[in-house]
Amino acid sequence: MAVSRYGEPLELDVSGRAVRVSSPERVYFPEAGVTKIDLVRYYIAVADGAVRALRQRPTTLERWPNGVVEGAQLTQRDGTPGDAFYQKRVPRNAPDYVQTTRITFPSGRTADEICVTEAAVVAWAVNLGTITFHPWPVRGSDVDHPDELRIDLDPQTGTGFAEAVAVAGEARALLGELGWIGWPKTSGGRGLHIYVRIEPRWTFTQVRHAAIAFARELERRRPDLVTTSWWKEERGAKVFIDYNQN
DNA sequence: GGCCTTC
DNA sequence: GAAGGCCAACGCTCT
DNA sequence: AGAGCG
Ligand SMILES: [Mn+2]
Ligand SMILES: [Mn+2]
Repeated sequence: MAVSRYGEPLELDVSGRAVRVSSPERVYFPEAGVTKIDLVRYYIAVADGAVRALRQRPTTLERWPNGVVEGAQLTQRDGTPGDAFYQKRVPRNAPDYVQTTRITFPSGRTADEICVTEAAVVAWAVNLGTITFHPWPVRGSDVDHPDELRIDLDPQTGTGFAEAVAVAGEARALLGELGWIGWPKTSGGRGLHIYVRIEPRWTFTQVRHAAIAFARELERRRPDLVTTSWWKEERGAKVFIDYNQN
């Protein structure tokens, strides 16, 4: 009876790829009454945008295969087991349309990471319980040189989307002074990302340094609105610019 | 969630 | 067929 | 090195 409780597996046609969905009736978001198949169909509905954000980027999966239910938590950094986890390496036996890219970490370790190329890859990952995709700021063709500088605006307690938008306005002014173009998108429940397309010409370290400088300048201009303090305790009710995202 | 082993 | 075990991330920052 | 953070 283990299978029928969550429904029999389905097979969806996603742009010509057959994608299996197990436990389609399993409730992933109890409060909203959203099931796993609902989530898969949602991601297929927004696949154009999702694939545009992920295309050819090595991508870490954030998987919640038991759903985002009361009490569920991510596996802790210290190894305390949880219900959810990040996954960098492509699982064995992934379908042949799932491309991978070999990443070398600063430590020298390597990983074959999922490289999203089409909607079916998104649907396949969601079937694994993926709720959130975390793309690297690089493309598979050059994994050592970011093609994107990211300005990550994280509203802290006491602030929200409106404050993030206000900081984005400040960022826009500074971007304009530099002759750069920023592309905003929502991120998480109330945050924003601003992506700046760059030539894949600089190292991670160089891009991070640019992002830090940018963030510190915004903090200098609007200390009432912006913080770049790494320590939560020192941030206050401001928008944290997380330069470490780069 | 998927795979493997064991009962 | 059912049930249980195991696996599924990484690095940077600051003191 | 160890704790704190994404
Ligand atoms: Mn963020
Ligand atoms: Mn962040």
